[in-house]
Amino acid sequence: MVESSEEKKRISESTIHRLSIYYRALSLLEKEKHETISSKELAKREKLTPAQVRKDLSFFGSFGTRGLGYNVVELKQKIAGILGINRQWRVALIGLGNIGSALVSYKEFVRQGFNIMKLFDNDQRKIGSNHKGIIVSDIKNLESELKEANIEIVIIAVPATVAQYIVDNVVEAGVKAILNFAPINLRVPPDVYLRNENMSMELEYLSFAMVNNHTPKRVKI
Amino acid sequence: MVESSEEKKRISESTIHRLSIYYRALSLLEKEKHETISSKELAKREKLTPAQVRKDLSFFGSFGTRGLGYNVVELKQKIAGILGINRQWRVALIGLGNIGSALVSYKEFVRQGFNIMKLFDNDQRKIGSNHKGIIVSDIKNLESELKEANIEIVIIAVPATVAQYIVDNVVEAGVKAILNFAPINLRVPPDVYLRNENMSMELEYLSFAMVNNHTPKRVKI
DNA sequence: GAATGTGAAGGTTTTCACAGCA
DNA sequence: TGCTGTGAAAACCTTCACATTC
Repeated sequence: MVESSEEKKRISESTIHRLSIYYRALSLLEKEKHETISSKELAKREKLTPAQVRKDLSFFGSFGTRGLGYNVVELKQKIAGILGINRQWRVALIGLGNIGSALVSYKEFVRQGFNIMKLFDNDQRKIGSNHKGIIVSDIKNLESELKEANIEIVIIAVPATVAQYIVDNVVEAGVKAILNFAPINLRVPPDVYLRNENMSMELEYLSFAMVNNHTPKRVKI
Repeated sequence: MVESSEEKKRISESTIHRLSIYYRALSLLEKEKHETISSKELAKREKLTPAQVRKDLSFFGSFGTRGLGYNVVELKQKIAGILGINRQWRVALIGLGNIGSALVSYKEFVRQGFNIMKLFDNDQRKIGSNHKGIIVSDIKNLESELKEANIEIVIIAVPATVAQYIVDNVVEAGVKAILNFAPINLRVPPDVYLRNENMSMELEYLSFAMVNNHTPKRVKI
């Protein structure tokens, strides 16, 4: 059987993460009133190589002008389109402990179109209270309220011990994308996207680097 | 000039991150009273491959027993040693906004030996107040107090606009490891380790995955 | 002249597959 | 027999270098 005519290309996680980086850099450049930017300059700003920048972008099209570079506003919009952040996403956050409470007020999310519409907790003192304009819902009503509010992305900020149970319910409600802050490896069906945010990991990397005298990509052992 | 007799091996970032994952898995296994674990089982738990687990560990030594697997407690301790989390680290946190405040109470840090000893802010209402047993210091005294307290790692949780200025001071104080939560690319000298924690990035990945119907490592474009 | 877009080369990381050991 | 440890192969990612375009 022949592959369909739709082009298939492997896009690496690294490329996607760098697109996020380019997007942020371009936002800054826009504020600084730069009209165009070359791959060389952009690379320098973000400690990458010009070839890397051009290659990453080339997976998705030809956005530049030879001899000139990339139009800042235009490229920013193109990347927003690729990343899917040129639209609004309906997000729910579960767990209003330390991390959860901080995330409700995290302006970077809203700025990129990730709008927290629903909050859930199991603590009676929190349920019904108003957090940044959102009334906290009882976790007992999770499934029905997620469906009702058409939530597309769920952020998990509950203790590791209950995270799997909560996630099972979230999946049951038909949500296809989960960002997990609990330090545990969650099981989800193959059609659900799951990403983990592990804040200790980067500290452990620093610790490793210091103990081992790590020079990037090379270590004495 | 001949390379010194000390073995040099390239250890990838991915390997180090996976060591963090193994460590967490082993902590859980220890609680569950498992005495030994095979690379196969460990890989299955963390959605990796057995060969990957064995290769990662092999960079640092031979910790297993053929036919049997790895001793859970022993391997956990070995990895702690490799990552440098078999000791206590003296950490300072700068910026007591939403994120900073959440991190002060983040138990996962303490559990791994990252002890927040100092807090800094520029808000007069916060300076002098008590956060989880720590008196908040004035950012004005940053350099002297970092030195005085022998801080080894600094966590930056200030707005992006002032982050570079703060980091320059942190570097000046002789700190060699920085974990940055501000969404900006910071400049540090080559002998200072800097890691970034960008919480929007994973949401952007989810967004990308949904918009592009991304199947791991392969995307239709 | 300046900078993109891109095959090809070069490196790095992962997986394979099997010898070797408990 | 069961599972580790590891060279070798395969897959993947980054960099090079240059033809191409403005």
